[in-house]
Amino acid sequence: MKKISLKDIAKMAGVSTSTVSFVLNGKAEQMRISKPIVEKVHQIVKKSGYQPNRVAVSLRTGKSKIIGLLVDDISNQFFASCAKFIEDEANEYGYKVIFCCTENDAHRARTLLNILNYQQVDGFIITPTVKMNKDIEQLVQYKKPFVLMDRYFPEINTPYVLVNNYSGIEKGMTHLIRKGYKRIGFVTVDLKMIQMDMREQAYKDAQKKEQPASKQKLLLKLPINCTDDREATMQMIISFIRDTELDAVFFATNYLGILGLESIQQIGLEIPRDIAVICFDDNDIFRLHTPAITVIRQPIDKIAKSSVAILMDQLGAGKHKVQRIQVEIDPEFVVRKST
Amino acid sequence: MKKISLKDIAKMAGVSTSTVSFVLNGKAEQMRISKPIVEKVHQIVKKSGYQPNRVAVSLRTGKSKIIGLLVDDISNQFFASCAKFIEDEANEYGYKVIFCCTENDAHRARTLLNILNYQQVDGFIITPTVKMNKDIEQLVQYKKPFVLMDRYFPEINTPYVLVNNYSGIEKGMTHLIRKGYKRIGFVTVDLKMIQMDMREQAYKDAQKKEQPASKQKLLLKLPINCTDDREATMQMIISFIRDTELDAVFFATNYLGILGLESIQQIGLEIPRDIAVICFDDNDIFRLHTPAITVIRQPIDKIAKSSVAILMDQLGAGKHKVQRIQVEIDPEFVVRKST
DNA sequence: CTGAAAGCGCTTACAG
DNA sequence: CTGAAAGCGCTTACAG
Repeated sequence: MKKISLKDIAKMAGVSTSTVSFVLNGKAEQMRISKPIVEKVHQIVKKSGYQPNRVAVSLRTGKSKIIGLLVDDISNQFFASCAKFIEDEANEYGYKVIFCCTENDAHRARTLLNILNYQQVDGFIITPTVKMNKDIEQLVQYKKPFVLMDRYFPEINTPYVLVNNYSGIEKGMTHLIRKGYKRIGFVTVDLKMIQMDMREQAYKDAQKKEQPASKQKLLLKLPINCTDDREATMQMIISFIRDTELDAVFFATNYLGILGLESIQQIGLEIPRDIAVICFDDNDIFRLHTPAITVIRQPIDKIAKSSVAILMDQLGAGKHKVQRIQVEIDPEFVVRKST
Repeated sequence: MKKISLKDIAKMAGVSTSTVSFVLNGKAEQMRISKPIVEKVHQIVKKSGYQPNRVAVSLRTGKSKIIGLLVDDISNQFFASCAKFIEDEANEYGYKVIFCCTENDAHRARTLLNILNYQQVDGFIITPTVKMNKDIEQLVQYKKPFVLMDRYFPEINTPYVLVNNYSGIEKGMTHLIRKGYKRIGFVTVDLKMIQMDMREQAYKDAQKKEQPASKQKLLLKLPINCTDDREATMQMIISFIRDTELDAVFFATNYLGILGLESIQQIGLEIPRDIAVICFDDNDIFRLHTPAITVIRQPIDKIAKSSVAILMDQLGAGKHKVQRIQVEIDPEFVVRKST
């Protein structure tokens, strides 16, 4: 597959390479290249199927038209969906996407960032891991275009896109309370990331408002490594539901929601009380189960598209001049099944 | 972030750029560069954090160290898992991964292939769509390195990696028959791709062997666009199970399995018979349900790693000299829950 | 043992 | 209106 070069086209058209380049880059008018020549060049390019070598263009212009996507784990449903929308949207702007999985490991994230940065990536969309502050600060310092997604560091002034976690939980709580539930538990994980803190705070505030006198803590905060031992975590959830005699449980993440449903199913026969579940994000599993379920779905498409838009704005490729804003997105409120 | 160049390093070390280049590319010995100089260069490189500009290297060498991954849809759990393992494995070889979603649309696939090919991608890992034969043939013709994954075209001689679909279904059928099921239905989709044909054939062969006299067709072949209307498809599955009075159902894909479980749950009260389900691939949902279930899990890690290995072999970057073989992988046989 | 030089395929001031 | 030339940052024959 001998590739055709700009030079070849120029030779075929009987003009210089600069002329061809100008025509191809839409600068024909600006450079006052004659109509006949422009047409001739276009015709030859079309017939030959010529496409400029992006690598050469990159080297010359310093722009690769590639963005780097750093997520925890692409095989996680949430990130997989994000990736799909991001790729789709980036394509619209003529960008390609290289992805990497950080495994929520700051050290690994740094290595990946470094490799991609020093190479050919124009900008980043990043789901930051815990302890990644230093690296994010460095990106800011070096003025590298990037946008944080789903999480952020309140102490660093960066562009980011996230859902309004607080209001999501708040709405969910209001919904549960209206349905008449009295003892609403909350299961979360001690991730020490701002988005989890917000969710927890929203739950606590709603609880306080509703049942100011309530003494018993109805909150289960699982250890950060709870994903390592599925069975053990399920046991903790089961004990929690039993011991606290809940009539509804609110799971703070998708993963916990799935574990929770399994747990609830396991003890379903013993505890006949009605149980409602609310989770961030959506999943096939939420369609299949006995207790009532309410799902707060994150609008992944919006998160992804907004992230791309913000990044493109920084790259100066934005179609509409988007402000470098901090986008807030309200979670949709989806009731899946009602009692 | 002013980047350091080879030239800068050369200046700092007081040698020529060629010397630095040779040292960095491990050709110091071959070029008989003196020990002290080698060390000095290494030291300066380390101290300055210099990394060669990959774009320039690409232009010069014609190798980008990027591979293109074409899948139907990255947000699909199967492909998302593949992507993760592929990225991980590619990293091991020093490659990065650009991914694209074909949406199972041959036209879109061609465009993507063309863009990536004409640009900077060294090779491809492709989950081919229907009607993609022409494009694959072209890749072969142009000697572009690539490997097909999960599917292939029997009429084109290409490297590929797939699971042994026939044997997977065969084993599943044997398992069901041993459990005592008599009327085993099979739900598949009319995708017109070889991997689906193999699964169907395996089912038919097993049926014939077991119940040669059986008259009634226990096979449901859903239209190719069945993913468009979830509800309608579920109705078809429900009718099928009712009308044929099955005591077990075999779902040919993960997606169908999920739909199937929901359908079965819907009619669970009316049909008290025990129902066994076998699906390719795994999913959270398979842990949550009433009927007995058997899961045949595709070893995604092996599929992904083998694909990368085969591609790397073609790219000449293989660590161990892997033959350009056609890898066959037996599906694992996982019994999840027993009656 | 080491350096000067060509060239990968483009873009873009600069000169006419 | 168009062309010759420099240069992006590397690698690698080639000359010494």
